[in-house]
Amino acid sequence: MFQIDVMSRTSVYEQIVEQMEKMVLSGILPADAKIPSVRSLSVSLSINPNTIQKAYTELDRKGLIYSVPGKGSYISKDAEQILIMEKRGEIENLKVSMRELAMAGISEEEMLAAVREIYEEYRKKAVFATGQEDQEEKK
Amino acid sequence: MFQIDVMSRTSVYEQIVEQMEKMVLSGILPADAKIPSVRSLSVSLSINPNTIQKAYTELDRKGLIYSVPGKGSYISKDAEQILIMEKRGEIENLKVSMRELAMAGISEEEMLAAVREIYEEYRKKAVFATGQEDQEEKK
Amino acid sequence: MFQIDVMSRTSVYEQIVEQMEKMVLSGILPADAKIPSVRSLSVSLSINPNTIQKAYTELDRKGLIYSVPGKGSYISKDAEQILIMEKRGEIENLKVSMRELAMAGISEEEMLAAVREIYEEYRKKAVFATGQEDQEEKK
Amino acid sequence: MFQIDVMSRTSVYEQIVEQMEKMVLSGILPADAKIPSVRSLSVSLSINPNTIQKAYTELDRKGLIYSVPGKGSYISKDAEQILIMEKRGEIENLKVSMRELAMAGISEEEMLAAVREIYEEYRKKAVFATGQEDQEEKK
DNA sequence: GTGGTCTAGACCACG
DNA sequence: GTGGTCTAGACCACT
Repeated sequence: MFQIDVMSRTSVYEQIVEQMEKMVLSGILPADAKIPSVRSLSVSLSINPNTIQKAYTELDRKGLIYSVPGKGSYISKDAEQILIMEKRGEIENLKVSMRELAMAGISEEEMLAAVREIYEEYRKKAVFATGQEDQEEKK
Repeated sequence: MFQIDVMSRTSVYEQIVEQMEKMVLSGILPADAKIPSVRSLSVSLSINPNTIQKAYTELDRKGLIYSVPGKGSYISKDAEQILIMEKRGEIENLKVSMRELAMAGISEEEMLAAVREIYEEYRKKAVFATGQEDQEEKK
Repeated sequence: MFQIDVMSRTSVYEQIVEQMEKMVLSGILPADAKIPSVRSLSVSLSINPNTIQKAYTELDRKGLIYSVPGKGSYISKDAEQILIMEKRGEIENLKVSMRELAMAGISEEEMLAAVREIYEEYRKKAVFATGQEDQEEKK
Repeated sequence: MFQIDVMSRTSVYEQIVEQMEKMVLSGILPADAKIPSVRSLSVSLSINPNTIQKAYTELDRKGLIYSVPGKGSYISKDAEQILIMEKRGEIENLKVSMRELAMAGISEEEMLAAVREIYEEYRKKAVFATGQEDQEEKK
């Protein structure tokens, strides 16, 4: 479920946070879905429970999950919406990166091609998600 | 010359490296240009000399500057080319970011508009740089 | 009858205790009133019987309810008096909170207005309770 | 400097956070004041460094302090303002407590007297703070 | 020396 | 079993 690289420059707990966020955005983890317990994830990833706890605390703080002591942790109702808002604000970061690449001589055509490639690739994946959207309608 | 933010999450020495790289790419620092000595930069930024030294060591390691003992440090001949190659490799990072934004519902039109905006803005600035280098004509 | 929020930071059994206490103070549950059995409350709130039991044990310990084996649980005679005493002791806690707000620049006028607002609002509600008890006249 | 009660129901790291907040609101810790290092506070309070770290992380997250790795931690510029806003929002919590006390038979006169007592006591303390406000003017 | 992260092992209250 | 907190001890990058 999670792919952790302990040698990465980004810390382990951040990797967990990021991957959980991706699962929410991709629809793998819908609202109120139960996520693995701190202990179970700890053993399955061979990572100390405290590190998992730190990741979950961060996710809770951001309002993406809610943890019920004695019961477990769950995806919050507006987790997806929060992430969408957050990502929308990150367009500015993207622009900063693009400016640097422009300065390094990457042409506009090259950049536009990259964008189109991404969305082409994304549209193909979206076909699989269609079935999930039907599940949404049932609720 | 340098703008250092000690409260930033990126370390001070990395900020120096990044800003030096930007000056090279933007043509402010051409090949063989003399850069400030460790000592003078240390006092003008009120930053520990060890931190400046670490930045210069990193720049040297990447082949962007060379030091002449007793004289000072200078931008190396291939500095610009090295950075261009490095940035070219960073297109992949950009794509990763774009995929995340696509997943968060940012439309292709919005993304393409952002790219065009960057280059429009860049072309205006490039007018000033024309005298220094003909990078713009190569495209 | 009870409103339980599993996402709340206060534990489920504490929420039950608090709401039961409020019902006693507001006169909804007078002395010797029968309260729901552990089992029935468990199913109606879909909460683990152990949790309900814990709440009832706590209420019993404080002398607010008494249980007749084989019959059920009832509000004790001194329940209201016990709670009044307990709340009276909590004035000190309130003062601590008020000191913090004073330190944060909340003016005396603002605070006095809040108090008056509370009692104004309370007097209106008290009209409905008049038939049940003459608590209001005692003041 | 800090008074920690390990037997308290509120966790150690929260006690540190709360007391730090009080010191900011009372003017003991002005903007940019250096606060004790994680390690030094750890030894002076005989509390594990991780616990102190957790408190500092929380304070950083709230924007009350900023931590510079390798240098130390400092009170942020708008720490006081953030706390004032936070406390202002807590008036509602106070009202909830007051409603409970009203329900328990605490009279309006008693409550108003408590408020006046708090502010009387607060005005006396304010005399000492006057000298500190003069220091503010120098900046 | 400083903040930040991680592991290992333990305890608690809660369900 | 669950989440939450704490201790003890360690490593890392940075100043």
